[in-house]
Amino acid sequence: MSHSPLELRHLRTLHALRDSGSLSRAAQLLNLTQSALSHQMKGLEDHYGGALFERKSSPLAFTAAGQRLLELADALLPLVAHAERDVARRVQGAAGSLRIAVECHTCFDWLMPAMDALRAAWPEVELDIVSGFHADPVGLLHQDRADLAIVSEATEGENGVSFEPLFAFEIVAVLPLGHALLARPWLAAADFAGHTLITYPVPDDMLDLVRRVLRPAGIAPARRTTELTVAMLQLVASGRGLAALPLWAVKSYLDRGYVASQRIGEQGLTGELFAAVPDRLAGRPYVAEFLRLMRETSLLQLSGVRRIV
Amino acid sequence: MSHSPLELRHLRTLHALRDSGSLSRAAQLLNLTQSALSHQMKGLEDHYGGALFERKSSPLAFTAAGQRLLELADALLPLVAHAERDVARRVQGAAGSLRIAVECHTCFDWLMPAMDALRAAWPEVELDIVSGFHADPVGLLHQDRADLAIVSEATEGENGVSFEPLFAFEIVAVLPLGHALLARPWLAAADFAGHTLITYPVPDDMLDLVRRVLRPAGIAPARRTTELTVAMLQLVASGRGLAALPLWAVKSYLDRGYVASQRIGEQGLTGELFAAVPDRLAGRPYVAEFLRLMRETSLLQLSGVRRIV
DNA sequence: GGATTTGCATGAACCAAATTCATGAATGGC
DNA sequence: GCCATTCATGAATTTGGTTCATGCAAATCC
Repeated sequence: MSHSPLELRHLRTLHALRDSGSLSRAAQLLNLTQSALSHQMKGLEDHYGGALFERKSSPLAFTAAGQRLLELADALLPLVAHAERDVARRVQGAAGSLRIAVECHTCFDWLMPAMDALRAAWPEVELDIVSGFHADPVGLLHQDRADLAIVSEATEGENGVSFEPLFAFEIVAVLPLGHALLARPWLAAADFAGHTLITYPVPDDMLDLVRRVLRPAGIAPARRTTELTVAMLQLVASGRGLAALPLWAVKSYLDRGYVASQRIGEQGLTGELFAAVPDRLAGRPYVAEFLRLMRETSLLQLSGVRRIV
Repeated sequence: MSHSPLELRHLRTLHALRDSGSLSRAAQLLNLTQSALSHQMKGLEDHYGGALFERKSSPLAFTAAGQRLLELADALLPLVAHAERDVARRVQGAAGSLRIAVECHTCFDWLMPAMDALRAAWPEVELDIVSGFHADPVGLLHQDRADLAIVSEATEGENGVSFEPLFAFEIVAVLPLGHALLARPWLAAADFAGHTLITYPVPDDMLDLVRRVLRPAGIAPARRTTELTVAMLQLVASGRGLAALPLWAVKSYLDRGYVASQRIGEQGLTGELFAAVPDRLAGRPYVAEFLRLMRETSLLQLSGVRRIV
């Protein structure tokens, strides 16, 4: 097998492994496959000639050797993060700035914690949200009016912009309790006909339900818009219409029995989010760190969120 | 270019870079090519978007950013070394042992310092030299009577043993001052005919001069053997014959004008040393560390020693 | 008690990164 | 000027890390 010496990569994996308690979840944190981590850890284990953790328990338990390496990770990774900050400061003189363009209303739920975490780690990076919603967030990157855009589709081949996968999640239909459609195993496009669809006030292109389900089926239900998620749910609960929202955004309302949810399509409707980054910024340490933080906070804090495959 | 994040490999390179003062010497310390290090550092530099050191000066000077990374290396590498020791101890329970078989008399000059350094870093590893000289040191590995053998030829394809290159050096002919052969630009095999050859008391196979120069030419000069290098040089100085020794082993005597030296063959005769390691031990941290130490002490302390290409 | 789901391992295929190879340009000594 | 040394560079190559496609084992569900 591989006889590679210890690298920081291994320590980052061990760290994620403890945070998440399982190989597959750790893989999502690191934006790798479970297989990759299995191989990687096996490589490290037969580099040292012994096991680093027990896989038979959940959350998995580290051996003495594994714990020692975790100690090392705990000691090293903060030093590395700190040094990278210092290096960046010395190389580029002044602080960098990171203007973020967001097209998705619900994103603030996880974006704010991620931004807070970045502020803590990189105080000198000036963080901003480009105010207002824009039809073409990627365009803002080209005009140098933003440095990073959160988008729901990776339009590959864009000239100077690359798309970094953030996470995937299920979009569910939200219905009032006891609604007739809840009897179905799942909802087809046709089931939305005749109901009012409650959405955020954004172009159709930005609504996954419209773009990927209703429009292909030629269905255009009545619409009603509002800015706030709570307001949407209130309208649904009072029987004024249906909504389609990320599962994690409505999870707490579902648990409290305020509204009900239903799968869209036989396999469910999966939404995805990407960060669009101009090449001039790609790989900048604080940008890489922010990508990591966005993945981490969303995967750890939102329910039913998974890695984009 | 490559946008790989910082890894320990980079820190090890920076460390070697400071120790040696130049890319090419650092490459030898790490057993890599100069080109590899040039690419590696370029990669790191455009990861951070700025230079890490000035290449125009000797020894090369680090920029502020480079110095900060060196600080990081200084903080991290000892922690890593220490942790690896602990892990090895926890994994294999008791201490490891390292029994070294040596076929070359002069090797003790650099082997002892390397062993001392390993003892300092891995106190619990039991270090031994397998006493006496053996016709087939690699055989000792198979019989599990030794864990590592220093040999002058890498006989690839050996079943369970791999050969790690240590270093290369020039073997020169040693002659009394004012000897007639010193007038030649270099010595051919025929020039040894009619002279007594003074060697260590070992089989012909282990003498590079015999194996690679004299025997192919069908020349078998008279022989006289002795155990000690000084004794050999004394015999040479007093006109009893010629010897062939590593340049670094006789360098101090040459500098003091005690004997003279002459190149063997038009291109000189290059000797090489390898460490033969059984697969069961390959990659063990303390073995890897010992390989590193042997390369380091020899390259830094012996003159005219270079990496095996 | 099947049946389904979840988590990990494994080997092959694939792909990217790291290294080497071959070479050229620049520098410093003699 | 010429030789030796050092580093950079681009292409070829090797290495090894990741993914893909599976299988298996253990837990969870009707």
